[in-house]
Amino acid sequence: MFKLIKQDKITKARLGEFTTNHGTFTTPAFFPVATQGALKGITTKELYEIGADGLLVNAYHLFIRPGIEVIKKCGGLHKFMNFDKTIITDSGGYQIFSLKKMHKITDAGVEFQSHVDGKTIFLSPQDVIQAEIDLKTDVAVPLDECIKLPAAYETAANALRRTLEWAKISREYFEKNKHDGGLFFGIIQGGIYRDLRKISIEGLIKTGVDGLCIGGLSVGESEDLRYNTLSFITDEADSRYIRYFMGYGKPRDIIEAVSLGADLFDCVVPTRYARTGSAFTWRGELVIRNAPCAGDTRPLDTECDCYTCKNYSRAYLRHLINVNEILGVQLTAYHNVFWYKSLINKIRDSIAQDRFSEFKKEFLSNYSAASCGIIR
RNA sequence: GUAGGCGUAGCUCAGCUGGCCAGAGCCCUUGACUGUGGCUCAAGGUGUCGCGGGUUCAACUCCCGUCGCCUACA
Repeated sequence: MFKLIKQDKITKARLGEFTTNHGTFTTPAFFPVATQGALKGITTKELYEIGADGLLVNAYHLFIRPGIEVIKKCGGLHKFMNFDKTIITDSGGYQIFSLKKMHKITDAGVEFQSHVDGKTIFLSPQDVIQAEIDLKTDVAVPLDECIKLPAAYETAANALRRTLEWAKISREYFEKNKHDGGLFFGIIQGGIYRDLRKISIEGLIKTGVDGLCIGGLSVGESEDLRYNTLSFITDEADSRYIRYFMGYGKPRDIIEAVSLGADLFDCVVPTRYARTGSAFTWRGELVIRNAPCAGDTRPLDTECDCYTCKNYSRAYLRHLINVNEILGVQLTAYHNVFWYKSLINKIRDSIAQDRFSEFKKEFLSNYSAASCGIIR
């Protein structure tokens, strides 16, 4: 459950606490994405070291492989993957969106081809919730319909209607069948249309949810529209609910969204960027595979205290990545996840100390996108 | 020694019977990646076409010579 601790006076940033079956964490918070039940390249031990508050796992992927039964037999997701902090399970709504060539969506649910073996599978909103209950997730996220932007009003309205309808069905089913202490979030849709977003929020709250997911953003719209929409949503949403901006974002994005009142984030970026050879630093994004790193003896980030930065040079990491050694991905992923946690810590501290605006300004002036070799 | 083949971008090669600015893949360089299919996508660079002659309006493409490498037979 969410507890609002402090509201920033200048921006809409806020400090809070959220409690689940697996502990309490402070917000703003960032959950790395462990789609298939593993944060790519990082062990649980390392996650504890970093101080990760939780993970986002994808029920759809686990449903396909290894199958929910296997995990149930192993005592639930936490035991299965040996992680005893908060786990949020995403439903697969986004996969329907991003793997769109192979699905058919109706009010009853989704029919799609497995991305693994091509088998036709049908999932109703109840099926998804049952899977999440079987996983013993801390927070269940229901099936939704995410559309790409720009979208016509009618298109956004239809997706919203279906998402809200599914939320109601899912919530009812969840209440009847849930495990002890399980929480349920609802997803706000509605594209960039304010009246639709409003209907979405009011509908979810009426349905009864433990938190609000902000969905359907960062799917093709401009930054201006994105933040206008986000700001409208956080104005409309009751401050007693945690606001979870799904699938977002890069460092600057998170700071901007925090200042507009978002509390929780998940994003693949720290681990995906590690796999494609980029590291986050207080000076910007360092593309490790770029030539200037070849003879660079400095750590990824000269101001970072992580294991990777304390022990390895850019030159070595570039070598590992260029010759495809998995260690390169592991060390870089560790750094990126650690760095994201540091960013979150700084955001929290600055809100607590009434200097979030200053921190934001300072961060943005130091953080430049791209330009590998120039990062000092 | 004889016969045949090959020599075109850093690498592996494509360029038919001569004719628009000599190409591809890889590598390399630089971008992009936001509820993750260990990727993918976009843009970019590189060549005295082994060397020297000749034929022709025109040669990477034909002819002669030369150098280097490979294979087969002796």
